[in-house]
Amino acid sequence: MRASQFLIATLKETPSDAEVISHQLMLRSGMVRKVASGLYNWLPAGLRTLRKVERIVREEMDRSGAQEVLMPAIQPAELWQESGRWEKYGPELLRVRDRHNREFCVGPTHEEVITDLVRNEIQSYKQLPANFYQIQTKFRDEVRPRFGIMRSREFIMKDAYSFHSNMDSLQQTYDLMHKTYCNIFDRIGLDYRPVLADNGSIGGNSSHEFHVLASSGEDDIAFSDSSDFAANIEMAEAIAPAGERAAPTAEMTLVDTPDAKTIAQLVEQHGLAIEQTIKTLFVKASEECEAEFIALLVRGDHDLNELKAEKLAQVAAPLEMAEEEAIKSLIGAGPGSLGPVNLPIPCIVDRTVAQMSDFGAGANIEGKHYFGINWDRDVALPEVADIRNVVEGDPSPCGTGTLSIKRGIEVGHIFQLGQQYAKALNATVLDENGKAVVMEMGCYGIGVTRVVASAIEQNYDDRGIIWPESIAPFSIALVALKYEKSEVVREQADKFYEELTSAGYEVILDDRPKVSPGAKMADMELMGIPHRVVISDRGIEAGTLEYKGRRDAEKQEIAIAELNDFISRTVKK
RNA sequence: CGGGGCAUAGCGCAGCCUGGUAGCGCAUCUGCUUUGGGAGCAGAGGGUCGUAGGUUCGAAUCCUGCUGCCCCGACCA
Repeated sequence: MRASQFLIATLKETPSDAEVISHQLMLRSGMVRKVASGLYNWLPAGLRTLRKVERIVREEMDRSGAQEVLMPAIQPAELWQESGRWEKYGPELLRVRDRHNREFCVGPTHEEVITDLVRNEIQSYKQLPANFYQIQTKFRDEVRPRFGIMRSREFIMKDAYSFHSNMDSLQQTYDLMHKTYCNIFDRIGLDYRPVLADNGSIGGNSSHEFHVLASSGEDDIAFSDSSDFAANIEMAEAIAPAGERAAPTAEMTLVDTPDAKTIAQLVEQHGLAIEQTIKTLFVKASEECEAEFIALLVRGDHDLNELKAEKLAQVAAPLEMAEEEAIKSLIGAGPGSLGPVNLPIPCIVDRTVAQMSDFGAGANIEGKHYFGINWDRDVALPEVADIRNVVEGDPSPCGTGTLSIKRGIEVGHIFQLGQQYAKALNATVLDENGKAVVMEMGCYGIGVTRVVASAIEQNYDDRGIIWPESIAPFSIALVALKYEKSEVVREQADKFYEELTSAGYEVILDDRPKVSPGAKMADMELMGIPHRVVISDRGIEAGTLEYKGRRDAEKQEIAIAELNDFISRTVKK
C-alpha cells in the first residue's frame, strides 16, 4: 500500500474525551473515529488490524473443528419470548419494530437463534457433538459506554455454541475451547490468563474468563504467587485464617462514638486498629428467613462479596441493601452504629470475623459502639460463611502460595450452559435408544474489537502504538524521504516495495509528497508499524538503508544489497 | 439510575463574569523556499457559537426548557 493512496488520519493532539491509552492512541493513530456514544467507524488502518484478529480467531476455531455460520443481527422477539429472556434481559436489549409492527431485537448474543437452528436441523445423537461459531456485530445498549471500543455498544464478537448429547461430550469440547482460546491469545501475542469465573444465573459446572492483564482493566483477578491458580475476585475463596481464635483479653465496654459514622472515622477517632473492627451490613433476607433482613458481618477493612452473599440460602437474590430508614425503624439506630451484640435479626459472619477477639462494633444504639467484644463470652457466634472479597496477601485457596491481585480486561469467556436454552426451546435429539433427550450446550465468546484495544493497553510507548507483529496493520514501513523529488530514492523505494510485496510482506510505502521526514517517521511510529526502513539520498550514496524495529533503541545501517536477506531473517510474514 | 461538568471552524481551546456583529494554535487550500525527527514565509477558505424559547434597541455572552457528550458513583454503614 502506498501511503499517498491510503487514509492516514493521524492527530497530533489527543482528543479531550479519551480517557484510556488505547482509546487515545486509536483516535490519534487514525484507527477509529467515534460516530455516537458507543458507536465507532473503523478506518482503513484499524480495520486491517481488526481483520487480522478475526483471521487468527477463525483459523484456530476452524482448526478445533468448529463450523462457521452467520446469523442475523436482528432477531425476532418470539425466540426471546420462548427462552424467557425477552422479559428478563432489561434495557440493554435494544428492541425495535418493523413496518408490520412486529417486535425484534438487535442481538446482544445468539443462544436463541442458534438453538432454534440446531433444533430444526439436528435430529440424531450421531450428528453430535457439533460446534457452530460466527464472527458478527453485536449490540448491547450499555448503561455507560466508555473507554472507546473497550466498552462500546456495538462491537464485534466471535461467539460459538456447542451441542452435545451428554455432559462428558460437553466437557470435552469445553476443554478443547479452553485450549483453542489459549492458542488464539498466544498467537496474537497477548499477556493473558484464563481465570475461574462465575457462571452467573445460568448454572453449569465450569466457567473461565480470559483476561488480558492491564492496569486499565475493569476486573480484579486474584493470582497465586506459586501456582497456576487464577480467579476472578468474585470467585476466589477467602479461606479461614489458620489457628485458633485468641482468648479474650479485654472487657466489653460501651463507648460513646457520636461522630463515628464510618469505619474510617471510628478508627481515626478512637485509636482502634481497622483489623479490630467489624462492619455490619443489612441486606434483604430470602423467604427462608423469618426476618425481613439479615445482617452480614465482615472485618472493617474487608469488602462484602456480593456474589458469595447472594448464594447464601438466607439472602435474597439479587442482593439488596437495606434502606437507611428501614434500619432505623427496625433497630432504632442508624447504619453507622450496627453490630452483632443485641441484634434482633439473624446474622451471618465472615470466616475472618469468626476468628476475631476483642473487636469493636456498633452497639445498635445510635452513636454508641462496643469495644472489646468477644464471641461466645459476649455474644453467641452466629453462622459462619465466606462472604468477603479476597485481598492481597490472603492464602491462595488452591493451598499453595499467597494471592496477589491484578487488573484484567475480559477478552474471552467460555462456559457450560447445560440444558437451559435447549430445554426452553425444546431442542432434543434421539439417543441410542430412540428416546428424545434435551441437548447439552456450551458457549464460547471472544470480544474481537476489545482484543484490539487490549493489545494496545499492553503495547505502547510515548510515541504511540506498538502492535504485536501478528496484528499490525502493516508489518514494514518503507519511509522514502523526498520521494517526489529524488529520482534515486524513488527508484530504490519502488523496487523494494515491489520486491517485498511480492515476497508476501505487508508493506506501507510512505511516498507522501511534501511531508517532512520527521512527520513520516512520527506517523509510522504512532501507527505502531513493527519494522521501519528509511530510504534516503544520503543512505543510497553510502550504499545503505536504515532499519529500526519499533521497540529498538538504536537504528542500524543495512547494505542495500542485503536488505532482502535482512528482512527475511528479521520480519515474520 | 444518582451526582458533577461540558457543548464556539475537522481537532485542541480562548471569548461569556461586565451584552455591542467571533478569535488563537494545529489541520486544510494556493504560491515560493525547505527535506534525516511532527519545516518557514506570504496569502486564502471554513463557524445557523448544540437546539427551542425568553429578556433586550442589540445575545456566543443573561434566564428557562430540551438534546447530545464526558467524568464520578451506583454494597463498603
